[in-house]
Amino acid sequence: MRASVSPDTFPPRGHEAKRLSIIDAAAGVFCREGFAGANIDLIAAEAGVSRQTVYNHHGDKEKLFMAVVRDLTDRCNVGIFATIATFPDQPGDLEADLIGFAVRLNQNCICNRDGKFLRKLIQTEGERYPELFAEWREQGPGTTLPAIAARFARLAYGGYLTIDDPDVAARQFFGLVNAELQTTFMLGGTPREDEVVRSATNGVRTFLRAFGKRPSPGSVKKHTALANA
Amino acid sequence: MRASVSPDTFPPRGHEAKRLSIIDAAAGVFCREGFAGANIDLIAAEAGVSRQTVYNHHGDKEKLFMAVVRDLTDRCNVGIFATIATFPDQPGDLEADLIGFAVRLNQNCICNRDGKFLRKLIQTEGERYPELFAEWREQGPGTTLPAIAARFARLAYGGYLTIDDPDVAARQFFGLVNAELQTTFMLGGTPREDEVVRSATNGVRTFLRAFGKRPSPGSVKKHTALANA
DNA sequence: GACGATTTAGACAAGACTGTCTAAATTTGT
DNA sequence: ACAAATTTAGACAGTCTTGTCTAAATCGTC
Repeated sequence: MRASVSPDTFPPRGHEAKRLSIIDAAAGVFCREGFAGANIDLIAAEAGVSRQTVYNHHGDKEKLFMAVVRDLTDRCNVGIFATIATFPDQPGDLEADLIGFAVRLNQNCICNRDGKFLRKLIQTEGERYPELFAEWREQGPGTTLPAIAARFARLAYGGYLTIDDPDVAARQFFGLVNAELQTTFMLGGTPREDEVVRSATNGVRTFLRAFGKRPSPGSVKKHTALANA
Repeated sequence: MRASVSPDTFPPRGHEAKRLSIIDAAAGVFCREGFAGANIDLIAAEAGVSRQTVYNHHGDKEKLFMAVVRDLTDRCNVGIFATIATFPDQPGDLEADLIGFAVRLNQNCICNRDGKFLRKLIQTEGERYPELFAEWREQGPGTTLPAIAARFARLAYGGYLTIDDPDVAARQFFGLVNAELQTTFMLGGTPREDEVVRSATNGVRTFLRAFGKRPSPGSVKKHTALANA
């Protein structure tokens, strides 16, 4: 929007840097204290900036909050799609590959600073800003889950998995892979790497017990066996 | 608990009723507005009580908050253990019985008013009151998950399931059964009953594909089969 | 009906916070 | 080095909130 032939003459250099620094500090304070408890003086101090500069950049506590959520959503989406691009489409060792994918997803998008902050802000203030979080819902789960479901469908089509509904399978994949991190997430903590790996390993094993091809290679029998057990 | 013979003359009747009414109103306001944003005048108004009465009963905004969390934790635990008692130890139709159990657990303990409020308060303020929420962690997941794990171990011992680690299985059961409710939970919403039933149905089906005995009926073989698959 | 305890309404002081304003200091591009 | 833009520190009014206090009203029980 700030177009110019010569480089951005208006906000030369430190301008954008300060904007980012304010956003980052605000994210931390909003998460720790909640919207109502967040203190603009504190945000300014943590950003290493005067209070007036905060107002110059974002005008308003509410506008600042919106900017924080939008920034976090964008950053997380970038990370998630970059990670989805590493989904094992033609797996060598399916179990190991899916575990690696799950660990990457958790470490790069969910357990990192941005992911943790965005999750907390959504949980905390989601009901207060319906449109803002409807936007997140569309660009977040509404986009990433179908993308992952498509990858699972591809694995099923390639004969690696037996899946009825790829969308359900994608959601269950997340549920399984994060099953052992729920309590930590609830309390706002960050799981250690070995906890992430263990949860992912157990989750993927169970996932493959449910959806993996049975050892017998030729048998392509469908899942009608347990229908009315 | 409330003895009738020469009833407690101290708080005759309306006293305890007002205490509860305050706790309930405070729970709602704390959830909506967060601790910092919660307004004691508003709590008093929603409780149908004067502000001074709130202070008479609970003394302090922070003490009031603690009382709310403790009350919610107790109530939820009662509900959870009552529901765990309905776990299908000797199932007729294992799939249907587990689905029923999962739906009961969700509707009576997680999606109801108390469960929703407690979850939100833990997410929102958990980091600010470590001891309080350590207490919740012990009495909540720390107690209920082993209890459910024990039930799954019993089903495995009875030959209904093939489970390596009952604790992992219990956590994965939760993850699967709630897999399709995560987004709704994130935003503080309450899923409709049919959504709960669908998520539970899909979750239990996948759970049984992973842990259910293979169709062969008479086989009571122990769980050594898939040990190192 | 009377008595003791509880509740109520309202006033109140003390403190905190937001958002604005101003003038000085600093940075940035030329 | 100069000029324009940006940043800073501090003061400021206005509002809101908490927690206390007091005197009147209400409730429950005998």
